[in-house]
Amino acid sequence: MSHSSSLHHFLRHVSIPPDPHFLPTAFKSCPTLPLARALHAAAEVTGLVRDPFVASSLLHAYLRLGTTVDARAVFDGMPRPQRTVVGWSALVAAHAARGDAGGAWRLLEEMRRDGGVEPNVITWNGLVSGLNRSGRARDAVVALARMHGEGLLRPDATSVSCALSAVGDVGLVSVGEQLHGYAVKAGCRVDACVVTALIGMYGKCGRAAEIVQVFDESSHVDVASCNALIAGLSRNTQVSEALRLFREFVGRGLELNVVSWTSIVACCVQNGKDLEAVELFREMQAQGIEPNSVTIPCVLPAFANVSALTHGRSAHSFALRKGFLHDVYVSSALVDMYAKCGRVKDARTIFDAMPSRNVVSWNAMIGGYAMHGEAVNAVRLFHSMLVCKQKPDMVTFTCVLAACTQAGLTEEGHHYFKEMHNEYGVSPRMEHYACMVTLLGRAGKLDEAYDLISDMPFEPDGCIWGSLLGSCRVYGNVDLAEVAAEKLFRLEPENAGNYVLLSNIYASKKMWDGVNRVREMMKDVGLKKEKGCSWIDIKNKVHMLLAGDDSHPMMTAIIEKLKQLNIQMRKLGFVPSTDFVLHDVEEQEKDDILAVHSEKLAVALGLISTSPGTTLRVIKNLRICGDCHEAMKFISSFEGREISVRDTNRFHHFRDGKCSCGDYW
DNA sequence: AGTAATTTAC
Repeated sequence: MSHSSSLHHFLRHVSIPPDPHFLPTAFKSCPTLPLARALHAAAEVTGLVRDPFVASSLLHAYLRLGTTVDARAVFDGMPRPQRTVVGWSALVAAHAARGDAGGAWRLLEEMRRDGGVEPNVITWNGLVSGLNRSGRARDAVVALARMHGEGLLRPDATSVSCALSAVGDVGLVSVGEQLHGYAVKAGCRVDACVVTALIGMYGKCGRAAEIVQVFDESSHVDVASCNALIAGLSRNTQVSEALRLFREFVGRGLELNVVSWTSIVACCVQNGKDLEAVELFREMQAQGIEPNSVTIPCVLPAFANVSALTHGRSAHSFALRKGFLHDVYVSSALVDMYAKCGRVKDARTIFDAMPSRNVVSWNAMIGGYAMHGEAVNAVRLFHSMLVCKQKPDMVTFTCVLAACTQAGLTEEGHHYFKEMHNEYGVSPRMEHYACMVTLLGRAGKLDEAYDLISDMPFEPDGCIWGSLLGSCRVYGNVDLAEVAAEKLFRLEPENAGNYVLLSNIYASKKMWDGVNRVREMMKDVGLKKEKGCSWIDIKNKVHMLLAGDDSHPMMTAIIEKLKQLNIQMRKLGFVPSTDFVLHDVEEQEKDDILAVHSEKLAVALGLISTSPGTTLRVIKNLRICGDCHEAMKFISSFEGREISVRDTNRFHHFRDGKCSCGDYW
């Protein structure tokens, strides 16, 4: 017999204390549904349920515990005069909050028709707010329109702010503007919540100018509106403006709270300023503001991006201490952080311990395996996901296909590509096609890859053609390479890599006129090349190294170490690959030590700053080149070090002169 | 009567 029914049994036969306040107090604080039902049974047996206070507190307890059915039964059991607008409003709000728009509307009709009770502002606001909170944004807007349209009640500041929030979520900026106008006319434009909601709405609708305008026109500055301003600017890529204003708020001595700090950290992370985010997170704590369960998933991607495993670990132990690991956001972000910091096993430990998982959690773990080339584990976990009745989404398939691509599982990849649409109704998007093109290209099936591109239901982007061009380089297919390159030169004329690739293909076939033609084209267009940049976490500090930049304080020692490494590598038979020198248009002077790629600088720094045998973890903003890849294999062997390099594509674990990618990436 | 605005992971 279960605990709850024995409790039920117990309470049926035990007298309730004679104190008339006992039951209402008990219902108010009642933590579980079984207990509420047991107390309810006792109230029925004793007849106390006829007391209006008892019935009403029971009604609210049931609604708070999420059962509208039990609540409705209690309400229907109440004598008609007791079924007031308060009870009706609570029922309407509860249905709305559960996303049951139809049920909420029916109740509204019923209270008028059968109950003879007219809804008031609170009833309507409960309806609008509940629909908004349950994600029924359009229904919330409809509710507000009906409230206004009936002409019996005027929407107040609460109605307007709820509706604005809903409008922002669905991007109905014209409705938002109408609400803005109404707020001015109705005199609630100055209400603090309305100000914040207006800023939020304009922020979500991409109206950066209006955000600032609403803020500037508001005479009263409170923390919530400042936070909304920061978040709005961040959403609209105005990072530096957000940072400037944040500093100004700090300077003005405004009482910024955890939400303010979380917002600015999130702003930096979402706009690629990871090191700034890490610094602000530190500063926040120095100011005595303790991170909450939202701050942690906001800052973790920054740690993951710069491979700050030490910071990630302390965030983990903090989350553990605070009991945040039950939060699916926190744990999913930890899974991702550990995977990106090279610790798939730790990621899996977190994943396995999660009390509940959603599609994002599964994707993070599957993606983690994919990143590490562990295709078998990725596919296995995908099947567990299906067994657990978790519906896969488009990200899931991106991860599964990427895993197949990394490991060269051509058949399996094909299978999942077909299955995603046929079995799971997920239409393939650009990234899925990109995986398939890479998968086919890697297997040498260049014509099949080209046919797939030709059959795509939308215009292929640069990644698709770039992938095909890369495979053409590997298999020496000049004809297809020319087709791909032509598309690429139109799609991304400033991308130097494409010219270099095509030129290399010509060179490998000794087609010198082709080489010259490409070289002429490169002169004509202004080329852009993303600066190579690597990060390495040494003794709890993240170091950033840029190719061709000697500003690191240890640069002299780094260069010395690199020279040493070069001598040793050549002794062991390492030949610098001229192929990959051509990859790099900036690298004109081969002997210039500063032209070394950033990952080599990072590894050299790691070697001289850590004790022998320590694993080095480097991450890089571009894909690792073949020359560096070869060099890493040599270094791992004669330095006796494990080196892991995470590039934009995947992890490379170098150990004993071998790489986990099996030299295909 | 007790309804409202700001921050979150793949």
